[in-house]
Amino acid sequence: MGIRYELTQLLEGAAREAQARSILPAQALPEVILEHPQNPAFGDYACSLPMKLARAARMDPMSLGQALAQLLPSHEAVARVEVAPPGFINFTLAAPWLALQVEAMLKAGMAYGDLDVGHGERLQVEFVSINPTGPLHVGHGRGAVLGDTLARALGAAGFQVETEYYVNDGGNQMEAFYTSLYVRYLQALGQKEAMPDSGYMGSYMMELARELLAERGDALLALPREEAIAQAGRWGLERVLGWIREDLERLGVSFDSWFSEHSLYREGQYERAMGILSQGGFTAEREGALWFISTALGEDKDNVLVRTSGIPTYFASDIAYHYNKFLERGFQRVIDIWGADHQGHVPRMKAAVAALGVAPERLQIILNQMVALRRGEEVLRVSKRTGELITLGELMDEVGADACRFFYLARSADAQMDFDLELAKRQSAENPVYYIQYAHARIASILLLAQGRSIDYASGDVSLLTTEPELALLRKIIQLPEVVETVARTLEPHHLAYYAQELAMVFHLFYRDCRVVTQDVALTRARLKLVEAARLALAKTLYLMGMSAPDKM
RNA sequence: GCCCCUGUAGCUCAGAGGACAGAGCAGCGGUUUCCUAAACCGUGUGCCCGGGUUCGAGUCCCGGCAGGGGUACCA
Repeated sequence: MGIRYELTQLLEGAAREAQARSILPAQALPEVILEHPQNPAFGDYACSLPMKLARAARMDPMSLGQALAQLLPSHEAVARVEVAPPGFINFTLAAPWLALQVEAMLKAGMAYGDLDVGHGERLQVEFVSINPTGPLHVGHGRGAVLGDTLARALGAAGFQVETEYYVNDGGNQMEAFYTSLYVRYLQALGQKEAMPDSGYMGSYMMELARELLAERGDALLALPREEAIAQAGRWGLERVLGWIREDLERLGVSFDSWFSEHSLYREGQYERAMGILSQGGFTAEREGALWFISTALGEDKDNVLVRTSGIPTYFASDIAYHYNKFLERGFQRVIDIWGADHQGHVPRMKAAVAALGVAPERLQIILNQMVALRRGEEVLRVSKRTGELITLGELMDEVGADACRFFYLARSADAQMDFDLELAKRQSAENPVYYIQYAHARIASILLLAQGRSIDYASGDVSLLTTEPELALLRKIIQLPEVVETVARTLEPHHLAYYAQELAMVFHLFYRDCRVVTQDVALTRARLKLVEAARLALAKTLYLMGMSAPDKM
């Protein structure tokens, strides 16, 4: 579970013991938090608990720290516990214990870093879920990487994770897409037909129409307009979903399921969800439409469920969809990842979930801020309707899938992001992606050399690992479980990107200072074990980020 | 107008209320008889402004300013 967790438990125990001995007042303890001090002189972990307790205990933080430190049982991992002004308890890890961790890492293999904080809780991560009206663009890539990485990290943290893409195969947007395709098809046949105002103007629509023409000839002309649009639409939907699937695959993103909006109506989930809402008194008919009375749940305004036209809104579908997630499929927790342009939808969705009788905390919605695209000084518009767009596929052509993932991942979801294509290309030789992967390739190269010389290091004695560069590498490796825990707790996968850089850095420093394969057979074997552990940690981190771990570069 | 996100080094961004605020890129200068130089070393007057809470604020609260997004019987 990681040494930080163990030390946290010990400190909590000491604090409770202090309460039992009336050193501390018997009141709720603040959460015990261990952090990594910036200054290495303060050890590996620091805790500011004494300062937080000082007032209530009517003691000065230093003596309180001393008292707690004395109640702390000894632990093989801890070489030193120091109380430092103005009231920190600092822990320094023992070098022999650190060295010994190598054995545990090798034993765990790629499972190193896995935790059980999730206790097998079933949760769903739903992301991307864009209307299949066109290819994925650069903004969608961000949500894709965010969701996929989060799902991987939550899986590593011991949750039972299912990923899902919600296919909006109904609704106005799709109708506009179907009609647009049909009109382009007619135009391709030489007919003078105008695109609808709400039509999709991108040039890919014309390509689609030409493909449709090539496949079906003029067969659709013989059909009534509505039927022709429906047939063109079904065909176009499948084609576009195919594009989306291919791009995501290239990005290393796959889904456990693709869920059809349409099925909600086919299989009665829509009716059942609406039934619960009306039974709960959360619906009302007004002005010919059916409304969800969000104001009864503290919202600013009510929202339309069924238009006067009788067609349900996207919101109504989404309620049925979440009814399905929570009440039919029984997910204990659902994480939705949406673009920031959906933020207005968040409070009413939470209200709707509450109206369904589900605690709204079980729905967690992550908004990723917009990606603004630039090519140097030139700002590029990202709009499917007007056509001028940079697709995710083009981005991957330019910078590569690994670099895409890393760049997306290195920013927290709530920071707006400028993706400068020129910069991403220009940096591609000297960017952090290669820095990290190069560390992995260097290790692979060392292991290959050892293999070539038939060095069997299985019996290597890790207690020979005592120098600072070796220990620094170990200290960083043992942080991997902490990073997984952090990502799972905060739902912020960007911590992985920073950890990967730090891990690569300590390895490169180790590499500079410590030659692995030397005449000293015993030390060589020990260091080979260490290097193998470092490879595992790097490979696992790269895996969690969905990036490749090359043996050669 | 109201709501949400953001404002940290020249640029892109990290930063569990803690001890001296970090990294990458860009710039300048250096390192290779040795497991990959896609590496390493050196070089930095920076938390948007004003109040407040706290032993302690880049972090929390209030008020500004700036950028982005939302505010539909669109999704």
